[in-house]
Amino acid sequence: MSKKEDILKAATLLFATNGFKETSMTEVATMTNAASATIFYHFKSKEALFLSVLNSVKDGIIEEFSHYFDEKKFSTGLEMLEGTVSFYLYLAGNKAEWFLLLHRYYPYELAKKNNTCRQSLEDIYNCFVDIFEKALVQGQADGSIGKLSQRKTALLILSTVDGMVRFKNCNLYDAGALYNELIAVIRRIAAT
Amino acid sequence: MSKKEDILKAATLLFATNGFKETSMTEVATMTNAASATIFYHFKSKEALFLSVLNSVKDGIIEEFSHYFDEKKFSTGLEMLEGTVSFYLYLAGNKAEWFLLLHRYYPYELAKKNNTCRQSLEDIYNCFVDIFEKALVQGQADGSIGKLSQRKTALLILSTVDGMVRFKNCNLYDAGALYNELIAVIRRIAAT
DNA sequence: AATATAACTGATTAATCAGTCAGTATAGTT
DNA sequence: AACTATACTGACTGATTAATCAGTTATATT
Repeated sequence: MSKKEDILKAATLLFATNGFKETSMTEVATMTNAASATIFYHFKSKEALFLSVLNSVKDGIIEEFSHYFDEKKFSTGLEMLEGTVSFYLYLAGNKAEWFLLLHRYYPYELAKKNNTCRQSLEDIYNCFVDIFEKALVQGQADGSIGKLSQRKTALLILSTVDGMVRFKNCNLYDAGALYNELIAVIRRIAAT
Repeated sequence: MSKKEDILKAATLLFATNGFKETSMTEVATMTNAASATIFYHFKSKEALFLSVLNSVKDGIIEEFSHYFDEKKFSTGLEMLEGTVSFYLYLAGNKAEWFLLLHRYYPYELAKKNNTCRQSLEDIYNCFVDIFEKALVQGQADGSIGKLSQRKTALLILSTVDGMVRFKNCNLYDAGALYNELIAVIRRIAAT
């Protein structure tokens, strides 16, 4: 792995676990056994480093979901919906840094004044909502899911699942302990 | 209003809109027409100021919900559930600073090492979950809500509503535009 | 009016941090 | 070997920041 990739990885972890302002370029440098000037050689500013981090997280998320749906095939829309929820929770555990980063406020603040940031965030959330929506559309077509507003319900399901992950990341409640009830709620929402 | 209250109010707004690290004591001082040393006279440190802010937010939230349920009476648990959801959304708009503060990561980070902080957050979230739970219990008793795990479903409903508010605060999606679908989803979850 | 307590402030300090720059090491090409 | 481009670094700077403290002003109390 190149030094630049090293820096990106370390920065992802530090921005996710400590926050943007709370992470110093010196910390990133120390973690990668580099001089702090090296970071500025590869990334023109701290903000630019953050944008690269967010972009790589975006790529990672899209790739992970893409792989999952390449391998897995579902016979009904409801099955796909439940599978997506499960995979979302799995990913939130397996790639905790990504979701920690997305559950901080900084990215959304930066998005207000930076279009690259805005675009990365939109790509990420569209990826999520699109998949939930697709499951709902398929489910309505095959009769496994009842009549409801597809896009908006997709958003609400994302809101529920993501809210649970946030609760877990904030040490408020354990997402795992709620898994069965979450699936039960999803089935009630999808009920015909 | 006393200067100390002035400072608390200004700090609430600044911590909520800009974050803890991103807010300087000088800013708080400027906003309240005081010298920065005055802030340190009333609050022994920046962290102590934050703890006071969080505690006052806790008091505010508990008082607001207490008032609402004093005035409003519900004939069924389902009505109470819908009323609570509506009031939560109303409050998130009317006291946006409170929810912005709670949607930042800093409070939960501080809670890891500070028990006062932990306690305030627990009080706030217990207040939310308790009310949703009470509505579910009542609804099951009066037959307006189906059989489900009360505490865990209460948590999931909070997760959905709070997730929506967070999406709005992050400028991702508009909570208002989802109101009708949210109520529809709540009814599906509560269905007998 | 005298005294005491609380509220407030200007000036300062020590530390931290993003970013710069002049220069060195490394690797690839001819 | 000479040349070039890329990768990397140590030393520095200017700005910002939380916190301190000695001292001043305002408010009550006697």
